[in-house]
Amino acid sequence: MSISDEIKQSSFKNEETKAVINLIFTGNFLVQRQQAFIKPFGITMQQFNVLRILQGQKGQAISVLSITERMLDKMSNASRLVDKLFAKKLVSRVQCKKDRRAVDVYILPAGSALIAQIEVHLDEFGKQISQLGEENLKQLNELLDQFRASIS
Amino acid sequence: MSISDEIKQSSFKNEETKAVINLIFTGNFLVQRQQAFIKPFGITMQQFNVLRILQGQKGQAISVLSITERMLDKMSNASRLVDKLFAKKLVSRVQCKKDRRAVDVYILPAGSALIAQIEVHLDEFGKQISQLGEENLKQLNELLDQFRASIS
DNA sequence: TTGTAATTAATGTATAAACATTTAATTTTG
DNA sequence: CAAAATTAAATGTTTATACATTAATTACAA
Repeated sequence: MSISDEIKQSSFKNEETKAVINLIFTGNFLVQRQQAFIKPFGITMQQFNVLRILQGQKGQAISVLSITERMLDKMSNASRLVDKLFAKKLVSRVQCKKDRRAVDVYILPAGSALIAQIEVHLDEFGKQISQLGEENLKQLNELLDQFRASIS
Repeated sequence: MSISDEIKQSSFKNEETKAVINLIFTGNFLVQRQQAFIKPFGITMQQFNVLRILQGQKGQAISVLSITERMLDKMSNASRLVDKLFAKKLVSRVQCKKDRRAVDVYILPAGSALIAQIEVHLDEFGKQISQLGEENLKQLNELLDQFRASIS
């Protein structure tokens, strides 16, 4: 389904406007799909992303600020997200010894287990996308990077 | 800046995962940029989108449900968004005579004026993107449509 | 027709986001 | 060194979002 049909808009002012709308729409679409996958596991998309970031640290600690830098949505509050994960006993949190302002966050085994469980499901999701073909995907990734570069 | 650098993630599991993350990140990026543009005018991104939809009707009425169908984020509550725009006297709202369940929404001159004002600014935004070139943008739009199609 | 289902919009409500402010610790500067 | 500036995280608060439910109207089927 083309973006025109998706939002029932027959024409766009120009190709740039169409691309902007198409990108926002596709991003929303993906967020919603992933949320539907993740929700049954009792965490939100954002919490899952934080968990993934921690998982990527392979046991090493990472500060709340570093988490923010790695997040897809920089505006959301990493401190509160960590708080939610802490309440669910998926991460642990200790004051950093080198810099007592900072807080070291670790993923707990329960968190790793949850990630693993969710990623099996997300892989199914990924397999659908791979129908698009490696070359197309690479091209898409390149265009997206160029696209942002043309703006920043 | 590549997506790897943006979120400080050196490698991705595969090209599909990278594309998904890149798309969500780019969508967020655009929403935030546009929000920064629009906010000084006293409305939110979502409210602006509803106004644009109404503007696209060229004076004709449109129901709340039809607005929802045309929105980028179907999950948000068109009824409440219309309410906000109504409070700002940018739209008017009357019960539909043919179907008294439905509500006809129109854009008011003040709403059209606001849209026009904002779009001048957004055009500047578009011009930056157009550096990417017509062909690249078309290719991007096509890939996005194919991408969603591979999932739905 | 008449009761049942479906549709349209509004509302209720719990949670999350956005953004500013605060608190504590560290760094810099005079 | 002490005061000012900066940084890291947490918190306060207003508004928005997600989702369920409700209320009113219309469509449909027995």
